[in-house]
Amino acid sequence: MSIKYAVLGLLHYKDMHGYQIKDHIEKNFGYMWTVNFGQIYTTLKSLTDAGFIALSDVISSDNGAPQKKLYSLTDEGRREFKKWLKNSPEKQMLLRDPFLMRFVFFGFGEKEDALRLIEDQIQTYEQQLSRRKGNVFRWERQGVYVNMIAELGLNFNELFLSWLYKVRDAMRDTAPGERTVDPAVQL
Amino acid sequence: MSIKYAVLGLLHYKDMHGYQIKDHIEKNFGYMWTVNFGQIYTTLKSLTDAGFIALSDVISSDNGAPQKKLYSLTDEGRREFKKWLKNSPEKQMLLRDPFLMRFVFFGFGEKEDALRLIEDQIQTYEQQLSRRKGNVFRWERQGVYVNMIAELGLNFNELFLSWLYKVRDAMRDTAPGERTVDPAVQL
DNA sequence: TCTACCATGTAATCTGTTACATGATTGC
DNA sequence: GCAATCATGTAACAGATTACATGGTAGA
Repeated sequence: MSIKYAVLGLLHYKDMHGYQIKDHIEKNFGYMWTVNFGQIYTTLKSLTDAGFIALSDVISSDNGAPQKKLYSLTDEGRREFKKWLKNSPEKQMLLRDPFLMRFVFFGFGEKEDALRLIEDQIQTYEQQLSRRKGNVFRWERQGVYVNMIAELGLNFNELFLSWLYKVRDAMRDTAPGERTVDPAVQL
Repeated sequence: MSIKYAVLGLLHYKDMHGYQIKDHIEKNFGYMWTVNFGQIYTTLKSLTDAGFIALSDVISSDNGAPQKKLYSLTDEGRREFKKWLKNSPEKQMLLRDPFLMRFVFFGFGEKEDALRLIEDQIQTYEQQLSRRKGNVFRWERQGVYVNMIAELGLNFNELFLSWLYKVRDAMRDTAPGERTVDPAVQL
């Protein structure tokens, strides 16, 4: 379970409640992990059962509104996290992308469809890039490591975009009927 | 299910058996998807049940060695794949990396541990890069799309490595006791 | 001889996702 | 008034991983 350590890590900064944790992961690490409520609340429960975190405060408002349940790290949780942090990562980087998955097989479909999907991707990543650039000031107030990783995200975004431009232009230049896949592929 | 379409896509090239499909995905798309036998054989079964693929041949050797069960695409499978191919991708790119996950939290651990993990990563990705460069000729015989994606993989590999070098050097330059994380982080 | 690789499959388990259920607050 | 966001939680399902079980072939 990876989200487990993300939660333990975040609680080093300050005590947080479930909604806040989800929000934070989404906004700051969204390109790495996706989280959903189902996962957050069950993880919070299992971490509590394991003794790694504990309910530190419950903030209730007078008018029946939902309570905020704040969790904090226990000493055991801090130890567990430290142990994990110095371990070598179990796996290599994995790039999961339903667009790229289609891309490899574009030769088996229509060129117009492929071009349309590429344009969509360009739009998406142009937006993301400008959003990220606008957030630079946010990152600057964070620690150096968080900062460095934000830079990597930005660089990667730029690399991917320029690759998309190149691919689009190369495809536009090929005549409509031209075969764009080698039928005698060696597998 | 994503692996489902990877299998349907690969069977466009030629009929293949389970082990072969796994091997191919691992070697060519390993940075995008991980597969394991459990998944391959159950996927093959469910695709057969759905009528998208069919057993086309069974190659058995005389001496009790395991048989190779070759599968081929059905017309329905081809239709299903075409439909999927022109659909917009459901999700955005996701970068899953247990190393980067640790990296964001390096400020809460020891600098020496962090440096060691970074060195390990550098080794790993230097090896991968030279392996990929050696494979360029392989890609060239493939279709243009497969070619383009191989280029993206190479570019990304280079970007990540130079980021790792930069990070390592920056960390070496900071004095041993120096705090490398802002304790008053804004979350 | 021993390791690595070829080859198929099942069962148990762990993770992750979607949908459901509930209700307050804030801004347009 | 309505949509978005804040807030917590459960149930069902889908997807992925690990371990187990079995046995042949090729090369160091």
